[in-house]
Amino acid sequence: MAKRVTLAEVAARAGVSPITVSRALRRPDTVQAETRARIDAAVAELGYVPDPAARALATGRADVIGVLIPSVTNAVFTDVLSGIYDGLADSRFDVQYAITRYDPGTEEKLIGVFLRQRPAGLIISGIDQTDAARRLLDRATCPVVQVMETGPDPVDMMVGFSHHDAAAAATRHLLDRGYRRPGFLGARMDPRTRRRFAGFRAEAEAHGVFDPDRVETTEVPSSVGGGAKLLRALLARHPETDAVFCNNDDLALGALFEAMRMGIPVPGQLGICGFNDLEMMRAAEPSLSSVRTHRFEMGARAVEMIRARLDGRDPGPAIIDLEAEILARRSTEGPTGNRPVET
Amino acid sequence: MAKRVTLAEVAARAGVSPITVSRALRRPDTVQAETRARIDAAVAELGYVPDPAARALATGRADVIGVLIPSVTNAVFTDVLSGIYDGLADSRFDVQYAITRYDPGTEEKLIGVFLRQRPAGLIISGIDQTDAARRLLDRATCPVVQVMETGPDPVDMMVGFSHHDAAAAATRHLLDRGYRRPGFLGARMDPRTRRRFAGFRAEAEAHGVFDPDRVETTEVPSSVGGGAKLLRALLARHPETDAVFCNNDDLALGALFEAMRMGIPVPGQLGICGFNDLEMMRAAEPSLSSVRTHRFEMGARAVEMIRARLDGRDPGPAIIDLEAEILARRSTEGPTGNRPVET
DNA sequence: GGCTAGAATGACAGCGCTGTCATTAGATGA
DNA sequence: TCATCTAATGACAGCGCTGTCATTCTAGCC
Repeated sequence: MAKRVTLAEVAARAGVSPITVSRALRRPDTVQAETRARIDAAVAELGYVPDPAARALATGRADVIGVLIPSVTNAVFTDVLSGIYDGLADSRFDVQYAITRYDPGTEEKLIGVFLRQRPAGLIISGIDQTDAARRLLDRATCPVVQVMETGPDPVDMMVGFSHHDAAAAATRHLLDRGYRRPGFLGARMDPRTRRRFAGFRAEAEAHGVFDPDRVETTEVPSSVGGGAKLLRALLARHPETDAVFCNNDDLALGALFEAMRMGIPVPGQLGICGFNDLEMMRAAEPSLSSVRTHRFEMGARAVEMIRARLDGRDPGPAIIDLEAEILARRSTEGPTGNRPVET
Repeated sequence: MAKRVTLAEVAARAGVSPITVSRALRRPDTVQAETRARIDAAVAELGYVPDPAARALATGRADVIGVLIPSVTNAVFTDVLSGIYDGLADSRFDVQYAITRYDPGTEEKLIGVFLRQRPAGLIISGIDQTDAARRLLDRATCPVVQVMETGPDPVDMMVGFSHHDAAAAATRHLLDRGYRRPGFLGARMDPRTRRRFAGFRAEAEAHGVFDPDRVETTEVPSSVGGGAKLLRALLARHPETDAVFCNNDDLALGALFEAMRMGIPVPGQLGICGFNDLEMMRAAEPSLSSVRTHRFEMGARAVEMIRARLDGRDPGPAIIDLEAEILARRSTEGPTGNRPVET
């Protein structure tokens, strides 16, 4: 293995003291140009790379942004991660992530672990932390950003959207298009999902078309196959259902396939709307309506807020609502075959 | 923020020296039961958690497994990650991952960065490292596992499969089912993809049915929409094409949707086979054939090999081939409507 | 009872870096 | 020309932990 090159060796080669090398690396403007040039040369020749552990120990903080997400296998979170990663490119920060598996207890534990590493910042998903976790976060000395959702009481900063309102808007869209007997398909009924359901319910009730029995859910994680199953179960009980709002796109895709299998025309006899607007939605046949959430941007903005704060710049408003948008496509054109919608 | 609790404070409270606390934590059997009990109590009361940076500095190594993957937004790699994560649960190791963006230069740089942190182990994707990266890895003192692919010349250990052979097997499956004018759809033509193409080509040539013009590829990353486009382009030139082997499942799904749009019956007029066997393949209508790769298991096995080596146990063979399997579903039932296949 | 082996514990130094001063060299002005 | 100030550099100590060796204590033995 490449033998370790220390600051001291670089210093010896450049004919200066270690501390000057350290400064030249961290605040080049405080070192004379000529000295700096010699140091840079020595660094290059020796292939010096600072030891992050030593640095963390000496400074009492780590150049690490901690990220807590529920799952890596859910495209929703990897898009956020991708935004975070992008926002951190060319910065001195590393990302350190951990998976909570949708378990608040695990999340609480991991928050503790992270905070003791004195991270430069922390990004966590959602607003459903335990009380203990909340207390930990409140006492944190680093910037904390909650992503994916907005709520009334941020720990520190927030970039997200209202799941309730987004679901309500999607439901309104179905009703606008003329559907009158909408159902709800949901999997992994975590708090976020429940708030989406609440949005669906509120909107449907406001229009007098909510039927609690036209709701089909499962605790199992969502999947395309699961969406097919849920639709089949719902239609078995309520064949009159004329539209489904699916808690996410996998379920919607599964519902579409199941409708095909059952010979049910979409959107004529059944409207389908998903949530998240994964890439496939637009490419499907018929193209599937969905709710676009700005996942990549949430990650990027979260990082930007943290960096602004660390640099002493103005991080902007504490709560950023990147409102979700309805993307109306063919799958919700309406029971009577309304005018086509652009995709 | 929870104020930092040091070893010394725990030691003071337990009435022992810091060194004893350190030992009690790392090798409990070397400390008397009674002393250990006092120390454990003090740790619990104070909520002590060791500082990983200090430990890394003092020991000269970090309890970190470095993971290099091309992308987080590709389900293929997140499944591997998931396996890694699982294999590391309840161990003292942390995962530290970095994204290469399919760029060998970036990968090389990141390998350097990782190795200087003296990680406990390193997991990298594929076998296409640069020469410089290869040299770095050869000199590494920690276990190194290449995942996702097997090849003749492992850096250290390997868990993967042959993309060439898997693609050849898929092609053979198409031919077995009676398709005679197979085409190839590919996106992001990285080395892995090229080897799959080579497998397709070799098999098709062996049967005298390879037509270099029935190959439609793009440098753009794959997507469902991209699959639709590729199929459309291919069929525009070669409407006689009776089957497509798609470089991955997204393309296959897109091809299926495009076939629907074009009114082409699948599998009767066009057979479609994907690669990776994402969950949706089985749920599609018609269900889509694919090549199942054991991604989760590759991650888990890689971790297991590293842990075995670190613990002085036998890590088993240096190269593990988790052979891919053809999952024959309805989308490749054959042009004449052969007997149904179980899904 | 005195001696020794081994178990349990502790003292000391240092991992590589940086914060906080102190020091030096050069520039400025009366 | 000399005092004064500023920019550039350096000395020192210490971050929290662990490796190495030294020390203490206990039990076992002749």
